[in-house]
Amino acid sequence: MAVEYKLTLQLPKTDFPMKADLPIREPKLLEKWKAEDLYHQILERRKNGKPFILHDGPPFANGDAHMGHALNMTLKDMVLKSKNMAGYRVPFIPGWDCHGLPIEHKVMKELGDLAKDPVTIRQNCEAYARKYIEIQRNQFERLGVLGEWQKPYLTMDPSYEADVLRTLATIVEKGWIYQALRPVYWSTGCQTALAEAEIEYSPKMDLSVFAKFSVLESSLSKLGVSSSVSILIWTTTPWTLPANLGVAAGAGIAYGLYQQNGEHFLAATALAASLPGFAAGEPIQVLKGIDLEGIEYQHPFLNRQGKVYTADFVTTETGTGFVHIAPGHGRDDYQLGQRVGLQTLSPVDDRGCLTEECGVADLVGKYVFKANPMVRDLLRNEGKLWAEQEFSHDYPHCWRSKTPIIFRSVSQWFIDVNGFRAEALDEIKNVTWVPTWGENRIRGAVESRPDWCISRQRTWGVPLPVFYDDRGTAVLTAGQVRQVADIVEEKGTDWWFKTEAEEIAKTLGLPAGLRKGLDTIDVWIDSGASHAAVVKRRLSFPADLYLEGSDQHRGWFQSSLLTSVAVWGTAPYKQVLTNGFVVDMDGKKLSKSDAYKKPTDLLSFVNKFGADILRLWVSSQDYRDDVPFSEEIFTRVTDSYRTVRNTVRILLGNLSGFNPEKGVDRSEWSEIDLYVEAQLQDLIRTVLGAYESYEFHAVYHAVIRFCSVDLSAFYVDVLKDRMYCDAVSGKRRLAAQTVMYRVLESLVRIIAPIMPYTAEETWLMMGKKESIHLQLFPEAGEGAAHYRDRWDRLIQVRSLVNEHLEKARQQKLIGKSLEAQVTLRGSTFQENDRELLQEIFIVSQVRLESAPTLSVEVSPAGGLKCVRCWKFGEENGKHAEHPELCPRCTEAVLALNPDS
RNA sequence: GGGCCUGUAGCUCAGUUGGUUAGAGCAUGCGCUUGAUAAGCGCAGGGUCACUGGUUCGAGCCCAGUCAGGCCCA
Repeated sequence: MAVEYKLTLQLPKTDFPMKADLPIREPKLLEKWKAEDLYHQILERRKNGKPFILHDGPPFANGDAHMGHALNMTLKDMVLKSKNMAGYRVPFIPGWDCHGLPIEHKVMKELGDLAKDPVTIRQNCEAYARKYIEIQRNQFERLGVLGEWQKPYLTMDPSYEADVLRTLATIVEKGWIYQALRPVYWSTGCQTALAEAEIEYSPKMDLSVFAKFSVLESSLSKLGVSSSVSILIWTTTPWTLPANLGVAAGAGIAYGLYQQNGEHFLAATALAASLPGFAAGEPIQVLKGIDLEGIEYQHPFLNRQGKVYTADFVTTETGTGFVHIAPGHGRDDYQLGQRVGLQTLSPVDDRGCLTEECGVADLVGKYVFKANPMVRDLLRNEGKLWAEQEFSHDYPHCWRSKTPIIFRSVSQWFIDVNGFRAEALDEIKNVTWVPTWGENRIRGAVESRPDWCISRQRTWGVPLPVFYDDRGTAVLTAGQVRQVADIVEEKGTDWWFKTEAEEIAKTLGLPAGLRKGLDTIDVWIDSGASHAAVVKRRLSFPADLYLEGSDQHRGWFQSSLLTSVAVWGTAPYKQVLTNGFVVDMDGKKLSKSDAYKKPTDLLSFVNKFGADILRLWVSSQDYRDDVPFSEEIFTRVTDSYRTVRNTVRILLGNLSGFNPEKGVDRSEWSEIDLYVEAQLQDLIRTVLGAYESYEFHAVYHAVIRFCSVDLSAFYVDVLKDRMYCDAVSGKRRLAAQTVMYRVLESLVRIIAPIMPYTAEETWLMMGKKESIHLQLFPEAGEGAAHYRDRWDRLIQVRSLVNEHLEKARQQKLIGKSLEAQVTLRGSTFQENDRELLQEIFIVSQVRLESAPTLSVEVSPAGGLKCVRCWKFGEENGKHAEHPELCPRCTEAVLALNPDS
């Protein structure tokens, strides 16, 4: 009998599967979106909307997308999708950074000795970049990111390169470009400058010397001695001594004046005793480095005088406490030289051989490492050699030719940042930085940055279109750069590399006999100029938002700001949002983590969990800080996903057979319906606000809480009786369906930016014809504030009743709550609240009694159990034909079979 | 070494201008249900608010220092 009655129930029914199978289901939806060209459909739908421009920072076209990319790209897409649903027109043009050393490096390794011709190298680099663009494009699309994937911007597109050159032209025009000598790592084997990434350290034997620099007589008085004194210096690169232009001492370091074998010499007190051949004992006098400043000395073998300067890079770890300064051959040396106005002397040619400028005829043409013993001999002959030592150290070598590298000055091009630094700092104030400390960060970077070295002795990049005459004088004008830009726009930058200098010069109307420069432009100019090549050309300037990792304050945010201020006089963005880095559970970066030795690539996680899980993970985190990543966190997120999915599923199940057009008017809703609908409005308000301020984790928490607390544990649970047992088209049941439909419609829209696939799956399951992503967010109506007092009391008393039901359950007095009768004493509720209370307690009977204090009593429900709805009641079983049913179920069953 | 930032239950997050016994969801444990069932419901346990010191009648919140971690420099 009971089995038959079960068939008269309206149990939830849906084809929406409990098991998500995201790795299988998502690709099918993605195919559908692509086939429908959903992205352009959305743009068309929003064509009258206010534009919102999120400008994509180009990732480097190298390697697979990893969790860091996943974090950033997902955040971008959540911004895009939420802005779209808020009614904005949101074009998105993804981009890639294509030029640069890492790719050139990889290609050179693959090519080996074939890597001679620039054009060959460049073609291989391009192929390499295109390969990874294709890979990353598929990986990003798989995340559910919608955008102009078929027409992304590539920094190697000729049109892009042309705009990089035009940006440069404007800076040339404003006079903010200059050329200067600066020391760089130089491979004598490859005859090229190297970047740090191209250097390998390996052990090398070298000759080090201790040399005596005689203090000039004019300076002796400073030391308070009359006889001759030498400053002792130690160097591991004797060949740089011909380029010596000064000596550095540490301002706070103590130096002793010692006497040995009738000679006076100066050395740091902390090091003197460890000097080879030291036998002087205690110093005659001790001076601070600061007191030695300005002392002049005679170069040991050249007719040249130098001075002592103080510098903070001097230490007393090794040597003598004095550092010989050759501004053309060391970074510290160069900076000191710049500070005190020394020449950048670098008497070494491309092959690493000393030039005439070195001032010693015998050394000219000698390879620097061969010159070391010769310099030692020179010192000895001049009586300036204190000691020599063979020693082994880790020394930088060229990754390719394996020859030891040297520091050598070559001519480089710089942007004079001081020309517009103040303007840039002003513009920083006009930008909204999220989090706010980003402003300090970039201000610090812009304030402290030296002039921008934009030339690279590389091949894979945009050429610096400069010419040199036979005296080495540079020819670089804005007009010439613009002409090159126009040609490059048509022919690409290979043109510069494969065309003879003479022909280019002729084309540009320059005189004959010029040599073309072979430097490329720093890739930070490439990507930094995207405001010109992309935002201005294809979007709308300035962009509303840039969103990248916090390392970009010194990187792309800065290069974009500087080039934009230099060219347009304004910042390229209105707002800048940053995300932290992906770290492991202990807060350590993944590369240092024990748990994640290997890079965690995006696709393996998407294929294992699904894009929506990955995205839900992103949304669950406060990305402004570092974002922890672990299996456990993913498991937790998967649990949350199930909460949402099952909630959606039960709503769909309860809506089986519901026609939304035949919903019930609000005036007929029950108090519970009204309350839940009002809770929904509160949720919508909270969520829209959170999206507005990009606080996706607030959306996540609000949605999960709503699903599990308001819907699953309350509304859906309480309404089971109504949904399953009431007559199919009873008013109460239809009212509930009306509310559930509205809740679901809103809920799906709200989660769509975070879980685009699951939202779409649900939306289509609701019978909707067009994509969820074409929809707008729901508008927040009146919330639950006006129910607040009453419902606070209802929820509170429900919780109290649950405690007592649990106690009764532990005492085996009842099993499920419908087996109970609840007596509520001393509450403020009235007789006409009884039915509501019984419903929300999910019990069979509620009795209200007055009493001075609030108390709850639970007892087994009285009367017969209705076999259909399982509720107990004294009125049950009164109907002759249905002696096991309650009156309500009798009515419901009779309504099904009017004939019987 | 310097600049910027972070540290609240196992996990993810709340925590108003300092003000009762620091909250939520998930996870865990125990029970119920078997009409959301590879589901659902209830109850319970769980925190030295990184640490130390200070200001205050009162500090998770303000100040100083320490430790741990991150990004960027050197």
